[in-house]
Amino acid sequence: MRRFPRKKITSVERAGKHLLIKLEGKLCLVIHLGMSGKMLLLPKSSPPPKHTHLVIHFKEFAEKLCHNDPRRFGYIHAVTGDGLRNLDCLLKVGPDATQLTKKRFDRMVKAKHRMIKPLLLDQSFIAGLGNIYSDESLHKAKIHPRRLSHTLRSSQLDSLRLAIRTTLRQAIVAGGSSLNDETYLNVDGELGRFQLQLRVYGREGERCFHCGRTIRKIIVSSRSTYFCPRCQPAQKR
DNA sequence: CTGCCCCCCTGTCCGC
DNA sequence: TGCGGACAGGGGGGCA
Repeated sequence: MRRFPRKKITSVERAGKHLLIKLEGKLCLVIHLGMSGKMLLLPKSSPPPKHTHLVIHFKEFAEKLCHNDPRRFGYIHAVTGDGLRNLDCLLKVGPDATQLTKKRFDRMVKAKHRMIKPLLLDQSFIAGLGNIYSDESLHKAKIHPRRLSHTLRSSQLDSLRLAIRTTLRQAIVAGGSSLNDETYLNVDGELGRFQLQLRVYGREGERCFHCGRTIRKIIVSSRSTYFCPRCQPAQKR
């Protein structure tokens, strides 16, 4: 990793699942946390934890910011000048999941002939949704994860769009989802609380809070997928 | 275009 | 107590 000494951070932004730390002089760090990545503020004096790949030192704070990622599925790009606008991983970022308009979402989804869950996970289609929040959104909207996108009615698409927005908003308020292995921690090293509100994700064999039916787990496009067979029935054919 | 399979990597958990 | 296998919040690539 190159060194960018004595640069002031001018802004911190987000593009889908990418974190953008912009520095003076058209420098930018583009960070993706992958599955196990964390950004942790730690005391200057403490040794960086195992699997720390980048440390940002601050002149005026008592902490340093450590990027930690045991599985190394994440990455960091350091770009200069026009590099940011040409960065391949950013060019592929679709419209943000929290900013979807009814008109556009309808048009986008109906134009595809794909199962809805993998479509929601496709970051070039919609940016920001991962496995947990896709399942939660589909349950909230009462849509089966294998439902084909072009067969969804407009009313269902509106339910889904709002379910996505609500799910993400609630998850953010709750500080994110820290599952059993506590891989997710916020920048202060604290656990999230949204795992306590999950309605389907990770609840195989437990009862649906809405109808009481047993939550099932299936594999959809090689991702674990949780849903309620009664609330989210498969499409009749 | 879409789905399916494999890969990347480390840590944890479960059954034997 | 050890050991092998399955699995995990993501994403990319090859192939049918």
